[in-house]
Amino acid sequence: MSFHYLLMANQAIYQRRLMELLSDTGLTAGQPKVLDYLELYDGASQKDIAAHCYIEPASLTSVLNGMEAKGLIERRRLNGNRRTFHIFLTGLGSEQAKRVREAFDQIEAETFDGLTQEQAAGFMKTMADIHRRLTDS
Amino acid sequence: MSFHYLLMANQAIYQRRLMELLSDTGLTAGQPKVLDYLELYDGASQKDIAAHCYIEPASLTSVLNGMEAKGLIERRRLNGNRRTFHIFLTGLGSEQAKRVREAFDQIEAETFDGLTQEQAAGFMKTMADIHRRLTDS
DNA sequence: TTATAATGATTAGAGTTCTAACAATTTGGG
DNA sequence: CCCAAATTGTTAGAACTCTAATCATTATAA
Repeated sequence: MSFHYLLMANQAIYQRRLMELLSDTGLTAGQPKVLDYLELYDGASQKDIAAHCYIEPASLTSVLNGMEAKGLIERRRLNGNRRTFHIFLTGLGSEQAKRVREAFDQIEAETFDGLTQEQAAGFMKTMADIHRRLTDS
Repeated sequence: MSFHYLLMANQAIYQRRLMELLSDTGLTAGQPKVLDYLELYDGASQKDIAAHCYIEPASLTSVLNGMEAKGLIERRRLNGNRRTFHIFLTGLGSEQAKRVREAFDQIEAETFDGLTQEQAAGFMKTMADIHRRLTDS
């Protein structure tokens, strides 16, 4: 099995399982990663969120519109800069972000179940190495 | 960095790089994996292709429509079974499939560049283990 | 043998994400 | 100071994928 196939397939399985675990929340496929990013970087600009979530800024606009309509986030202008929006989680958004994080943890556990501790740790380290090298160019 | 983030990010970077390498072919994002699958399993049914490429059968219909219109594949009925379509690569489709495979190999090389042989091999083995366990349930 | 269920594929329509063009704001050089 | 360029986000519209419903064919079983 090729690298390509394993990466694509494992990502697809992961995403399906994630939406299954979060089905009662009403979140759409693009929203969990934004919530998770905001839990760490509350107040981030849309540009930053888009870059770290690997979606286009134009796409993020519509994802955030949906999240704003559901009361998960607020857009605020800060410091007299009227070009940049800063995105903040609401109370409800924080709750949902915690649900997302629990789902992530659960799938990670399912994924690594059956692997040795060393195998799992080595795998994570290599994925991080790969990501670092692919991004710091 | 969480497992979720690394998987999502590496997959997104991979996909963008792939389409960059294949930009001159005119292939759309959903087509490379189908070409690659057919190179190994020429004559597969749409149901099989959809399952292995992790897309819905309804989505595959429109992907294949595009590929058929460009002359990359042919749909044929076999054995007097008039319900199942079997999909075959044309000559042009085979050429494109080879281009796809070359792009896969190139990205794999880029991805593993800077890793030791053992690290790369261990990584692939663990990804395969994970995939096996997540699918043979 | 015929009615019923299951299977493989398509269609219809909604929802997402993309690219390209645009609007508003900020920055920076002359 | 002022105008051109860069930055941030949105809009418009095309393309893609999904779910649900449907069509045609095949398998099952009374």
